[in-house]
Amino acid sequence: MAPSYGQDHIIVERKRREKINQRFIIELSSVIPGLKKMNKASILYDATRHVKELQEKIKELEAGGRNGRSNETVVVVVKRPCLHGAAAASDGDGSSLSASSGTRTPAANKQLPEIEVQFSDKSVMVEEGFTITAEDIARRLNSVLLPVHSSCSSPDETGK
Amino acid sequence: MAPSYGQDHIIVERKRREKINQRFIIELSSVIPGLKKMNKASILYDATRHVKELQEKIKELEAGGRNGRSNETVVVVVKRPCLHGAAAASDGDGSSLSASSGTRTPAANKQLPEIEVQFSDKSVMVEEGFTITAEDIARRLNSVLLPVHSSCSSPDETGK
DNA sequence: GGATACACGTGAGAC
DNA sequence: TGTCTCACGTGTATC
Repeated sequence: MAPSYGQDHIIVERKRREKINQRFIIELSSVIPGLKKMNKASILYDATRHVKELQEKIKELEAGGRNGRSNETVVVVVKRPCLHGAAAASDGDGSSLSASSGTRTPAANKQLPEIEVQFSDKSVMVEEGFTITAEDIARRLNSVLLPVHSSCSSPDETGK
Repeated sequence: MAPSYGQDHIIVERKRREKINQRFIIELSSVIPGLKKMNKASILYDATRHVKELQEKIKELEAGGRNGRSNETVVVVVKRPCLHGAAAASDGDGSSLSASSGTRTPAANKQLPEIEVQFSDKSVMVEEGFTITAEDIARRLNSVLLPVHSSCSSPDETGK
């Protein structure tokens, strides 16, 4: 009530409103795309909606990246050395299972057999009974550039 | 000014404030985790911050998911030890391109094929003589398992 | 007893 | 025209 205090109170309250509006309109609305209505209620509503959308999207992406592995099977193209000529043909049969959704290797796999690789947990499964543990790969990779040791499945001869 | 109008105005304004507060405290703050300060300014600030975080996280996930898998295909060249004994000789030729920094895998590769991987830019180039930065691979391996694109190199036939 | 945060009623601008 | 939205100053509660 006292004028001196009253003036102060007014100023303080004015600052407070200013701060809220600043964050309201400038900061919050700036991170929300497609905001048409600029009144406070709408901004809050859209902000809430947007946050929910983002959270869902993240869950999807995270789930997709981990669980969705089966969908995104990695295709491994196996180029068999040694068999000149005839071998290639025979090779084809075993590896033909290129079921993976993954991007294909461009040109290379034309005449090459493919091996389907699936990720299970931390290990990579390669076709017939081969398993490569990520650890194993990592261990080798960590040693600077590395030749990666992987098991190559051969139809007849099981690598491991 | 008229009392009748004034009353109405009061009611309307009251409703408006109610709606804003509803969305403010109940809706918006409910989707923001770890919200301690419950005053309006803080809620707005944290909301903005949270949205930014989510957006960044999504970008990371999307980038990782897309580039890591499609664009940045990792090619692994598998050198088959040309089947049994004699093969070794033939193998030599194929692997001769192991120009990459490649340390060879120690003992393991005795009967196992070797894979050489090389990273170029954001993509891994395989085949003969390619080099992979361990960093890149490690990064991917660390981020859960990622689809590795691998191809097996054949000696005579250069994959690419 | 000062500082902080809020709800209220009210006047005014925008469409 | 009324309807909507906002900013303002003020009273009040909580720490």
